[in-house]
Amino acid sequence: MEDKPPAAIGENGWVYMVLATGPSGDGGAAREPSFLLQRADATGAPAAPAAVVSSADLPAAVAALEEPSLRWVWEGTRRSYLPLLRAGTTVERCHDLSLTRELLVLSQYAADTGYIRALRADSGRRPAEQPHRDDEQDQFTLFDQQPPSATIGAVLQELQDQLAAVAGSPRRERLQLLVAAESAGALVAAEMERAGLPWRRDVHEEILTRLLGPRPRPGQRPARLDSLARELYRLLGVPAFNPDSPQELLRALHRADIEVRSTRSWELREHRHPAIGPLLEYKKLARLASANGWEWLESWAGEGRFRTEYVVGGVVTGRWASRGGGGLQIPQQVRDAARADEGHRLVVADASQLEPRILAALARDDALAAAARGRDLYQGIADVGFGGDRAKAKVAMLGAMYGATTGESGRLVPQLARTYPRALATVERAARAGEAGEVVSSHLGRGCPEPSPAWRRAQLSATAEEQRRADAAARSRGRFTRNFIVQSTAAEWALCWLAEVRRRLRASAASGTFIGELVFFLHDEVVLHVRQDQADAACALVAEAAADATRLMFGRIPVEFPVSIAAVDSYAEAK
DNA sequence: CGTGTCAGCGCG
DNA sequence: AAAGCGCGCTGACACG
Repeated sequence: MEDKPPAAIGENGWVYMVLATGPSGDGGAAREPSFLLQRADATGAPAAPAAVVSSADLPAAVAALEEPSLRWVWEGTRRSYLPLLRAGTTVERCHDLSLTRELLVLSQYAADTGYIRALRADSGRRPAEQPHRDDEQDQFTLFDQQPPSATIGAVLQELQDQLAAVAGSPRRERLQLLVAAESAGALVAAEMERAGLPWRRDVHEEILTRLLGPRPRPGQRPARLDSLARELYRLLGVPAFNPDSPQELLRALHRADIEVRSTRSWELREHRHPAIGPLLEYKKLARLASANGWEWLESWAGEGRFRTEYVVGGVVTGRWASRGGGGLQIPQQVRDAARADEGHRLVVADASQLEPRILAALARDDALAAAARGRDLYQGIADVGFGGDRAKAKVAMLGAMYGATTGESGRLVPQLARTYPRALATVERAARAGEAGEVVSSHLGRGCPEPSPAWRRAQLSATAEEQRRADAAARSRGRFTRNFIVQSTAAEWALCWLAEVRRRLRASAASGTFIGELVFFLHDEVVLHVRQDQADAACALVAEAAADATRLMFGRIPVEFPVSIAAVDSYAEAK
């Protein structure tokens, strides 16, 4: 069944080059740190004497050793690779020890080795997260990212242990691909952080001024918000209050006989009162001013590029998180400020309805695959079972993947189950497993976390009230695991896509045609900044990479994963 | 004074 | 139209 061609980013036969901190570390010495470069074979066994290189010489040494069949091995990609990038050195592939460790500790596909058992025993005792160090360090200390005690021997040993845990896996191909894709993603993340999303300060400022008025003095409310606030006082018939305070706002609404339980926009929208319109506008604009206003612009995008730190594997499902600037939450309101440079274009591509297509592939649901054959999966579903009502079909599908139980969404799910029993059975099975305290897995073997000891204890509780709460917690975990199998596999598809886009961009550059670079990634969407005369080539490349991702993940299956691709000047023009 | 939590809302 | 998954960030607010 799995007659896949060799997995381009997950295949065998690599040699490794370990980059570790050198022997200088005697603790706080003022000496320039040095580094060890140790070649190792496909099992991680050392294959040559280690070379010692100074920090200043490292980028050149890495560039000189780089070759197509080599994976660079380091503890953390961002810390090791960003300084190399700043020096103009890139590498084709790597093996990120830290990311691989996090994958293996939760993966049901990892071989049952001593290393894996020790990791799991340790993760029970380990505090959840090491505190994040703000890096205002210089280049030298940025290189110095290994744990102080990690000798080259220990790093080599862990590499061997990780490779053995993958090689001995009952699903070796899948796990290999997952490990390779995760590390490839880490390279992309560092490169995108360095590149940044092209950002026009003047365009952003024009948007802010148009919507909010001129930039206010620090601590002052923008003019437009100020006038909306005064209008609210008048319409609600209450003296001045702070609309930014949920408590004060709630009290003001109640005094005007608007009986809301919260100040959420969706609840406000259900009421008819002259103040509701201006209040919703106030909330929208206040959000813009605080989250993506002038201060945000100066802090994160002032120099012509928006830069955020991507946290690879930062979400349990394998999605990326971000740190700084709300990197993955750029609102539509300001996306027009993301503009291609002169002589360039942005190529914006997103995978259409990725998650339901992933579900079709996971469940081998031929009926759902058939509905997915067209460009618009939801319309395909609607035409079969929902009288052509696309909105209903979409709500039903999302409800099935999220575990909706009430409302219209919950009501429509059974209708979906009649047409796509295999797909629904797949998410139901994941939900039941989660409720029972079991773990579930993505297609390539990313495991979801175990329930906490407190969760397990609560399931055995005695009193009726405790039992009720435990049942609610069980259902909550069921919704999590139900969604996990879909979201995590979708994240894997996107990671393979991203890695293939990068591989093709590099191959093209190596053969003399520089097309452009990846500059942004958002779960199921990529943005490239490309030379204007290469825009068509870039679009084709992105489409081919999507086909590669599907083949890498699932081999030959009847499910299509179309991507919509546009070459534009402004990010706002796309979709 | 700083730190942690909550409400709310942005993104997928 | 509804409130089901995953995140990060802000201002308000409570607390030490």
